[in-house]
Amino acid sequence: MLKLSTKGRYAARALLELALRQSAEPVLLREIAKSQEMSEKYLERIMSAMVSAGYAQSLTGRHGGFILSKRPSEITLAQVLAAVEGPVNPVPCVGNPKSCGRSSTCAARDVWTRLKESVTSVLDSVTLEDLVHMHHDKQNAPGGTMYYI
Amino acid sequence: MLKLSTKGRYAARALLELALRQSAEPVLLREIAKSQEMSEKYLERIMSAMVSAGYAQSLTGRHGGFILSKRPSEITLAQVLAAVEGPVNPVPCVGNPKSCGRSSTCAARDVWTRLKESVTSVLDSVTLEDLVHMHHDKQNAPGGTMYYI
DNA sequence: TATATTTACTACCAATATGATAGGATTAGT
DNA sequence: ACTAATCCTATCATATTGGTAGTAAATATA
Repeated sequence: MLKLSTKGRYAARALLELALRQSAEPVLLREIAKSQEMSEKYLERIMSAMVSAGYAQSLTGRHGGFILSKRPSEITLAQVLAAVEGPVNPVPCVGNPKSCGRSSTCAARDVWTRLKESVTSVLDSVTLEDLVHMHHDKQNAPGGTMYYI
Repeated sequence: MLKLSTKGRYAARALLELALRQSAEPVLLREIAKSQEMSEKYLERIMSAMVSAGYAQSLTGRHGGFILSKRPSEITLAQVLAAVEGPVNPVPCVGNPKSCGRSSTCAARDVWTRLKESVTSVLDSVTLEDLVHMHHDKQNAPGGTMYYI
């Protein structure tokens, strides 16, 4: 239950890839796809969403590719995921009380609200910069549990 | 993103209904469906899952219906949801590291793990008894924000 | 025992979301 | 002009979701 689609996962990993190579040349779609083991065509659509949302910039033509359009510390995981999967909404009535006539008296709804807040606080708290740090830590000390708490 | 299906929502509300009427006669499927505004046939399948999972008991024939098979304080929301929607797993690799060859070095995976833990802690902490209390509070003081924190 | 009431079980169906793929149009460096 | 890239639109197979239909089995009551 409460699954994230591959779209969100791929978007997160693709932008992490860009963040890792931040200072260098634009990164080819093909390279991101290869390094992250995704279909090029599928990733193309995801990157297009990243560009529209303002987190990545595309350079067409020769020596083109993608770069981040903000600093990694300024892009949160919540933003990236929302760009391809929409806002966090475990149930419709949390974002839109009118979607269910029972909203005002429904005890379950209060729990769904708490759930949303809990999820949001986790995703809001992680930036691409954090992911980069976590990645480097993992390279140096694979199996380290520092971030598992 | 991270949506709960109606199956989970309906299951939660149906069991809350049983918890609210706990001391009385078995509750008819028809009555739960009517009171909670769900399709009878759809709810039938959900209740069947509740019986299989051991949270409700069914009585067939005349004066039949459904009752809780445990005390409301012994049934958590996490359990009810898991019975119809499976375990909390935002991404496959959190429950099963082998589902992705990158698991051991993937920074994103650490975040998905945190996300799962966060969700689980919310859902594990709410029992049907809590929902009953919340329901009564809402009846007495509609609009109260006590549980929103 | 006959009957009415109620859940149990099996199969089916329509709509939507998901995870892709194909192919041409457009942009820009050389 | 040529070539290496992204951009855009359409298409498609599969799975999930939400729901329906019909029959079988169980049981209280007359």
